[in-house]
Amino acid sequence: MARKPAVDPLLLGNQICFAVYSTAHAFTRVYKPLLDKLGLTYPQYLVMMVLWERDGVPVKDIGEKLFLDSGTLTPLLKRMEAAELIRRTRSTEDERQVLIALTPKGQALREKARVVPQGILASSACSVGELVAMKNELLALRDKLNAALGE
Amino acid sequence: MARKPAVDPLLLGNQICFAVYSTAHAFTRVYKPLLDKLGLTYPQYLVMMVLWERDGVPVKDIGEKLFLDSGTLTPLLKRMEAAELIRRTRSTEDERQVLIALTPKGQALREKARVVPQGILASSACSVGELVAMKNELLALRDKLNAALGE
DNA sequence: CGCAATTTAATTGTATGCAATTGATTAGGC
DNA sequence: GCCTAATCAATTGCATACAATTAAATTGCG
Repeated sequence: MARKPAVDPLLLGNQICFAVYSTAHAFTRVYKPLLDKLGLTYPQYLVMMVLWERDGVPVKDIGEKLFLDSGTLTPLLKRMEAAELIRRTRSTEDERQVLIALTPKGQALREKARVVPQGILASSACSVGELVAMKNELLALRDKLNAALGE
Repeated sequence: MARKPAVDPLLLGNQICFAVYSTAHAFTRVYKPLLDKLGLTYPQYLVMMVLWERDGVPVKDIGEKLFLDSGTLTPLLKRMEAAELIRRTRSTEDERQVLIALTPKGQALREKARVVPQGILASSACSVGELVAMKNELLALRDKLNAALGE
């Protein structure tokens, strides 16, 4: 009885992680020309989406939503403040917190950003249904990976 | 007739790219303790996998397989050379190329690396079949995104 | 109340990533 | 064969990421 040859798990082409990793980079490259028009990097765009959804939140909340820590966010937010997209102010209620709020310029950028998702969808050459299904599978995987970290 | 409310494409939770992006980071965190034992970072582990599959390749080939350019690879490979995992030598046939070859230490590391994929599989809490299916969908998406860049 | 433990940002140091440029080498057209 | 164009790695500059530490503020427990 011939057995199927075992697939070498150390081959690059067999690794789910590399598939995720290289797809993330491909997305970054596709986003770049679209975000250049807005003057944003991709992580900055993520911060803007958090703020467009809910304005005036502490750094910690942004970090939890994006899975980033203050070591990444502090300098990133300072650059966004220098670009006059956001304001950083110490909370008066809890002076440990720094609240991030959109400037009028930051709010206005939302309108210019509306075309971005369409551009991405076009480049993906996928149906919305396929993308939604893949997105949900990925989020489930991500949450299982993060859950495994806490053990 | 009530219409289904349009899903806002600017919401973080609706974006396939953020799902990919945050899953990539989750993988990095899961890999970290496993790769620390090998003295590798995740990108360095990717380079090792390329070399374990085919030794003595030019920097360009590694870059094409990993979608990384010399700006990333040159310093990364220098660190790996300092760690005595690889050697960097100018090709005599084409002196523009630098060939990357494993040292005995780099070759030996492959044995220690065999346990890594199992650890990842365990943390993913998924079946191999699910992961393979997701991997193939991601690679197809990645290739379509990269194809869209060339237009 | 008093003080130790916790929380929150900021800081420091190391390692990617990538755009743009440079320098050396090779290939190709005529 | 010559000279321009293309190729390849290295370099420079900027922007993430993250571990580890620090500093300030708050919580909570006795």
